[in-house]
Amino acid sequence: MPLTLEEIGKLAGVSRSTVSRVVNGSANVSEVVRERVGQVIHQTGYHPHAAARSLVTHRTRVIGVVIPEALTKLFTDPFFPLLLRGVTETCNSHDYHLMLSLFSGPDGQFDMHRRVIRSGYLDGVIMASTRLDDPLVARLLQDKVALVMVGRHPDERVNYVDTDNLGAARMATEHLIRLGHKKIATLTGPLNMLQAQDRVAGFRQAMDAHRYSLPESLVVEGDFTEGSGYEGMTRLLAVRPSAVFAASDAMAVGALKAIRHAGLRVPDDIALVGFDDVPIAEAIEPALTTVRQPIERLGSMATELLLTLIEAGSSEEPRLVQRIVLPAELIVRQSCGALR
Amino acid sequence: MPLTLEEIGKLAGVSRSTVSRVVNGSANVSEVVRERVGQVIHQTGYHPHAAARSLVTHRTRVIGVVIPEALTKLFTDPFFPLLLRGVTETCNSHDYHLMLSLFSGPDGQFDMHRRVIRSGYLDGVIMASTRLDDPLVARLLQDKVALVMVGRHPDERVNYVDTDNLGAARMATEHLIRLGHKKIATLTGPLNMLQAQDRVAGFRQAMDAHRYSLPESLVVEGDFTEGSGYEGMTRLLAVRPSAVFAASDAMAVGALKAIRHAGLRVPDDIALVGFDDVPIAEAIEPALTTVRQPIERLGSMATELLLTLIEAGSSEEPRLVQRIVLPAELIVRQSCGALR
DNA sequence: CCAGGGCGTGGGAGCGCTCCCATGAAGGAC
DNA sequence: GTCCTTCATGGGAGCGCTCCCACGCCCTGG
Repeated sequence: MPLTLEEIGKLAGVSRSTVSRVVNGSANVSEVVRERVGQVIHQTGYHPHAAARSLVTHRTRVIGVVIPEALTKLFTDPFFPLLLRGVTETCNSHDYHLMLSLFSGPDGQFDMHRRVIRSGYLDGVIMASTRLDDPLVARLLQDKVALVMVGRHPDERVNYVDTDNLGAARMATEHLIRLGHKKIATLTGPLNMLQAQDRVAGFRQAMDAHRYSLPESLVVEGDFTEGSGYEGMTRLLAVRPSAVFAASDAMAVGALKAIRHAGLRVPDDIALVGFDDVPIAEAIEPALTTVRQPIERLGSMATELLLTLIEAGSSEEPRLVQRIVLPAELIVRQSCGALR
Repeated sequence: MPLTLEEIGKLAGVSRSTVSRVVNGSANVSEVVRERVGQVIHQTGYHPHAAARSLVTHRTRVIGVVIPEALTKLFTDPFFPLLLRGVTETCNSHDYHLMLSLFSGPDGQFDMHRRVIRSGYLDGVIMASTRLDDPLVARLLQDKVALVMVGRHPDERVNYVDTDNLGAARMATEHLIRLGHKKIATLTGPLNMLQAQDRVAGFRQAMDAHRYSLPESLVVEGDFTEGSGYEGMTRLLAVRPSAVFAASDAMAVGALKAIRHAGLRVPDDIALVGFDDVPIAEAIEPALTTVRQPIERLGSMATELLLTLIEAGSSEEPRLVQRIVLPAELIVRQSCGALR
């Protein structure tokens, strides 16, 4: 049933080699033959066998997307689907395919490394939601696998694409400053995550730039979850800030609940800004002012970059390391008090 | 750099064939040799080349997940990530890999069919979120590709795994009946979708079983979106039902807004039940009573089924068509008025 | 003592493709 | 007319693996 080059050749009255030339669009095929072979290919619905091809080309036209820790967190916000959408779109248009690897534990990763990378399944890898100390990064780097990360990484050999978390946090904070708030607090993410660090850094930059004093009581660490937002806000209520920048929407929702339970109102008593723009941000009352990341673009740019690396792979070693940082967007709704 | 069987053989002082036997765990290898070869394999980190292997075995150990219409809808609810989680978990434990294909248009599908199926990339395919009339289904069936669908399909040759939408809708409706509601309405999904049909059918069954009269004014068609929920509810307000079963959480949220704008309260004036249990359901006020599908299990069972089909594939033709229907769960919160 | 049957092992063939070189026909320059 | 180039085409080799058969060893039974 599955046809081979040889059979197509027989049908078209030419050799295997000539059919191969037509399939791969190489020059040096007469117009007549090209036409004839093309017809046969079209009629039979022939398509070259991928495995046979990659056995000799050492290319699979498949890239991997690796999400090391498939935690629950990931699955309640639209980050992951949007990222994949960006990746697949670029893959589709470049005739590449996407292999998805999700892991719940570190043991799975080790397997993955052997099974997938070493077995030559993939031409390159995109890693997202990676923890700083993930050992897989080092291993991939060592194996010289084409690699692009989504979210920045300190290793200087790593190509990455990231949102400008710092700039976005500064922008959100400045928005609150511009609204006249004097005492602004922040609920941060877990500070062992680069993202979280960047967001506090942006917050601090804005505060510094406007010569706001920033006692440490106004910076409370959480872990991006609603629960930690509730708790953190409860602690912040002791110092009564007039505005709060939460490093995730989930934390902002938690903060909102804490504020309400204290008998206060958002935005009248305390203004609130979140980060992520998950669907909930728009659904709650008051709708949450927040920061929207260009997630889909992150995915497509990472892919674009990866494909460039792959295609340049055959050239000499010292290829340039690329880092792309995309701006985020402030979505102004009710919770900051700017509207109305 | 990448090692071959031959090289491992040389290092271990045996032939290519023997190494292959060790790798594939076949019998008829002496304990001594097995041990020695195993050591070499472990030390070198050797892994067989996937393409070479599948060139001869005609197996890739890769399955495809195809989502034909990567619409925005899909990306605002956690269906898709949860499904993938179920699929990958099963894939991981069976040493299979997952190739993901998302399409935004029908033209992409045609490509996909040729590029992916015919080129022998995949051993089998899982399709989800498929429209009834999707031409890809017919084509896959015709090509005798191992296929499992998530969500039922009328074609009698199709293996599928589905949630018991009918039973779940009946359960949700009966919950409202048990709470003493006499005039219960429903906001349906688009009736050209099987899911939506099943949910109305369940609603009708419950109403019939309790000999409730059901004038057509109590059944309003929507399209699963919040907007259509708002509109539909606005129309329903004319007949003033005491409870509403919405076929999606998004529609329930829309209905909630419409009810509020009419100056009425949930659940006091009108009780509300949704479907899906998206994160928003829990975040809104009052928290939404809704139906939770076993999405992750759907994914893992579909995969399990697919792998069975693949592994049985070599046997004779008339393989049994399998259909698995999993029950859903009613999550009781505030919006139905049962609590408190 | 030798025939016969395991069992462990080695090596040829071939999967479907690409790459490279050989071949032959056509064409241009002298 | 001859020689050399150019270009279209064919076919061998080999990618790394699995499958199959052949080979030699040892053990058993008559």
